[in-house]
Amino acid sequence: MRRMTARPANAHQARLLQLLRDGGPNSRAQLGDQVDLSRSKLAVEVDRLLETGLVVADGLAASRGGRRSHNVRLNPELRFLGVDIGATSVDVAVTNAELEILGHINQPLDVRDGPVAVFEQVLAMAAKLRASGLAEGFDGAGIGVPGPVRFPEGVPVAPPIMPGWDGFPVREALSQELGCPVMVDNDVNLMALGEQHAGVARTQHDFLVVKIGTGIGCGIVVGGDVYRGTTGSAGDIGHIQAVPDGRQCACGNRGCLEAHFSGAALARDATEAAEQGASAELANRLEANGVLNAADVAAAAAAGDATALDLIREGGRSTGQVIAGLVSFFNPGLVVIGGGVTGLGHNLLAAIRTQVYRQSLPLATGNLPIVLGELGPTAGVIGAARLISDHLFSPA
Amino acid sequence: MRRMTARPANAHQARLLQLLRDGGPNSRAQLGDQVDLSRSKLAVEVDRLLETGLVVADGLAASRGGRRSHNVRLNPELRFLGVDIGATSVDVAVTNAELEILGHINQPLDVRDGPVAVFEQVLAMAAKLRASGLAEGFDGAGIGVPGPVRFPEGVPVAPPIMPGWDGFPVREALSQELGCPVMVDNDVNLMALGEQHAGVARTQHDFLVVKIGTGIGCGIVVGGDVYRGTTGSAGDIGHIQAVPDGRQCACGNRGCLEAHFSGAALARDATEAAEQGASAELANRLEANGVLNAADVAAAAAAGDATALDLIREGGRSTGQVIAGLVSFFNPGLVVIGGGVTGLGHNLLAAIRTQVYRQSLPLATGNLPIVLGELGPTAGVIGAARLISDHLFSPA
DNA sequence: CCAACTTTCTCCACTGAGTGGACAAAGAAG
DNA sequence: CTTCTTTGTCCACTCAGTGGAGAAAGTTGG
Repeated sequence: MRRMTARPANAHQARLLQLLRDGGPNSRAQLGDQVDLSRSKLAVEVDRLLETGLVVADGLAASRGGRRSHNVRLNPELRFLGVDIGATSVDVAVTNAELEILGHINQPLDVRDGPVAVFEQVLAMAAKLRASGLAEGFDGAGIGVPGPVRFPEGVPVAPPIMPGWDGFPVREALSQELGCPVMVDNDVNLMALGEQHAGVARTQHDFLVVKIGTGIGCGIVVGGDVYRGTTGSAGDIGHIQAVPDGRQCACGNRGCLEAHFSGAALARDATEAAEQGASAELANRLEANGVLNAADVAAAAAAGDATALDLIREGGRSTGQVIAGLVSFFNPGLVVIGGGVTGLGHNLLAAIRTQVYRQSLPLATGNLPIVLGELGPTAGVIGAARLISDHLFSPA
Repeated sequence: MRRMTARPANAHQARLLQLLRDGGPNSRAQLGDQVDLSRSKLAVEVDRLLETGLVVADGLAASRGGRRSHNVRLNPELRFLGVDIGATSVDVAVTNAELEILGHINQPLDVRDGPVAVFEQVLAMAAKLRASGLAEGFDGAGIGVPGPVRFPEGVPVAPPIMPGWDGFPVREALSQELGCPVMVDNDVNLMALGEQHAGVARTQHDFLVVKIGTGIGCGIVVGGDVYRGTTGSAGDIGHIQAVPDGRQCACGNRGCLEAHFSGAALARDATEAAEQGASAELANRLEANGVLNAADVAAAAAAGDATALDLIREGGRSTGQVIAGLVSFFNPGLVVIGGGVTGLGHNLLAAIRTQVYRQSLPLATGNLPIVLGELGPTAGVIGAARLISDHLFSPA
C-alpha cells in the first residue's frame, strides 16, 4: 500500500484531523459543534480532506431526530509506529491514526550498545509487527530515547547513560530506514504526552510527570505543550541534591536523587540489605534469582518485610523532597508518578505525598492530586504516536 | 484631556502597536519590513490606527535613497501608571506609551497596613505625579503586589506576608479609582517583564528572575510569556528547603531558603553577629543606625569585614543550592538575580554561580549566564507598564 | 399513510480581508 | 535634466468565509 503523504493544508483541516483522532468517527454536523466554522465552510474542508485520503467516509450514523448524518473518520489504514527506548528494554507498538494500540512488543536491550545496534533491533521488531499483518508500512514514527534531545533536529545531546549516542542523527537515519516522517523526543516527555492523550492528565494544562525507572526524570507540560528547555534538558531532575553529603553519584556530586532512589539504586540497596542479613525475605529472593530488582522489593514489602518497606519509604521521602521543591516552583495542577517503580504502588505514593504535602505551601498543594500513571508501559509508545501525529496533523 | 479608550481591532493592529512601542517612531515602509503584510493592507491598518488616535503622524523621516517616508508613532500623550508594591516600600512611576519612565517616586510603606491604607498612599503618589504635569490622566495601570495573585481577576490569594489582602479586589477597586483599565500581578513577575522589555533578558524566551528582597521569589518566563501556575503561586521558591534541619521558618517548616537568606534574614544574622562581637565593623554600624540592613552588610564586606563576607557567601551558597535545582529542572537560557540585595554585588553573584555550576549538569549550565538585573528598582514599574500595555495593545 | 417538524447537507449570492501590479510623488545620483 | 530608488496610493482581482434558501432524509403523532 502506498503510504499517505498528504498533510492538512490549513489550520482548520489540522483541527478537524485532531478532533477525529481524539473523538473517533464523527459527522459533519457534530464536527461543526466543536469547531467555529459555518456549515458550508466545514463541508468544503471535509471534502478536501476526503480528497487527500487522510479521511474516509464511514457510513451513516443513527438519526438524532432528523436526517441521518454521513460519518467520516480518519483513514483506518493509517499506521503509526511508537518506539520507547529505555535503558534496559525497548517497547515498540503499532497504532492506527486514532492512536489505538494494534500491536505491542517489549524486549530487553542495553542502550549502551549504541545507536546502530539498538536500531537494528528496533527495526527488526517493527518488521515483525509488519509481518504479522498489522501494518503494510508506516505513515510516521515517534521515537523516545532515555536522555536529552535537541528536539527540532531529533538528535540526542550529551546523554549521560548513553555513550555513543551523542549527536547521532536519529531522526534522519530512522526516517530513511522507515521511509516515513520521524520525530524524536525524550522518553519522559513522551510519557507525559501519553498520559495527557489517554491517561490521567486528559484534562490538565500544566502538570508534571515524574518517571522513576532505571534513572529518574520529569516531563513538564505548560499550557498543554511539552516544555523542553533551552538545550532540551528540562526535567532532568535526577541530579538535584536530595540528601546533603549523601551517596556518591556517578555524576561526581554527592546526594543526587538518582543515587538515592531509582530502579538501579533500589536494586543496589536491596542487595546490600540482603547480603548484610537485614532481611530474610530479600535474601531468599536474591538466592533464588541471583539479582534483585524493584519487583522483588515490592513483593517483599507486600509480604510484610520491614526492611523492604523502609527502602521504599526512604526512597519516597527523597523523591518527595525533590518534588516538593518542584511543586513550590512550578505550581502544577497534577503530579503523575510513573515508570518501572510504580510496581511499588501505594507505599511509595504515600511516602511521596506525605513529604510533598508537608513541605510545600498550602496554596500550591491545596488541590494538587499526586497519582500513579494510568497507562503503565504503554504510556511511552502512545506518547510517541501522539508526537508524530501532532506533527503530521499540523499545517504543512 | 480625554483618555484613550480605543483598542486594536485585530491582530495586525495589535502587532503594529507593539512594534511602535518597542521600536519607537517608524515609517510605514519600515513597519512593512517587520510584519508580513502587503503595503496596501498595511497602509489601511495604519490609517485606521490614526483614526483611533492611538497613533499619530510624526513628520518626515530622512531619505533612504528615495522618497522620504511619513513617520508614525504612538500618541505621545498616552500615559501608563506603573506601581510596584513591596513589603516595605512602594514605587510609582508614569510612563509614555513607549514605556519610558517620565517620573518615578519611591516611598517607605508597610504592606501589613492592608490594602485600603496602601492604596490611599499609592493614589496620593499618583496624584502627585499628575499634579507635576507629567500626566493629565492615565490610560492604564499595572500593579505589582508581593504575593500570589489570581491573575485573570487581579485578586491576591492567600498572601503570607500580606494579611488582610486575601481576596481584596485590587483590579476592580483601582480601576474604579483611577478610571482606567488595570492589571495586577505578582511583583516578581513584573520584574521579569521589566528585564525582558528593557533589561538583560531582551533576547531570551525561557528564563528565570530570582528576586531577593525582604522575601525571595522567582519569575518564570516560558516561550516569552510569564508562567503563573495553576493557582498563581508559581515561582514561590522562598519555602523550598535549602538547609535540612536548618533554621525555623515562619511557615512552620525548617530550613526554608527564605529563613536562611533574604533581606530580613540577612539583617537578622548581621545584628546577631554584631551583638555577639563577631564583627567590629557591623557593631559600629549597628550602634550608629540602631538597625542593620543589607546595605550595611555590603558596606562592611567592601571594607574587608570577614564576618559580613561570610554571611554573603553563605547566603549565596543557600540560594545557589536552590537555583541549581531549578536550573536542572527548568533548563533556562538565563538566570537574572535582582531585588534589594543586589547591592551585595559581585560577592553574592560569585557564591551563587559557584554553587550552581558545581551542582547542575553541564548540559544545563554549559551556556547559562547568571547575571544581575540591569534595571534595579525600575524593573518593577517598567514591568507593570509593560503588563498593562500588553493588555491594551492586544485585540479587544 | 400522511402531515408536520427536525436534522443534515448542498448550493449560491454576498461580504470582507488581503494581494499585487500600475502609477504617481518625492528624493538621490550622475 | 535624466535615470534610478524609495515611498505611498489606487484599483481590480482572488479567496476565505458567511448565512440564507431549499432539498433530502429522517422522526413523531394523528
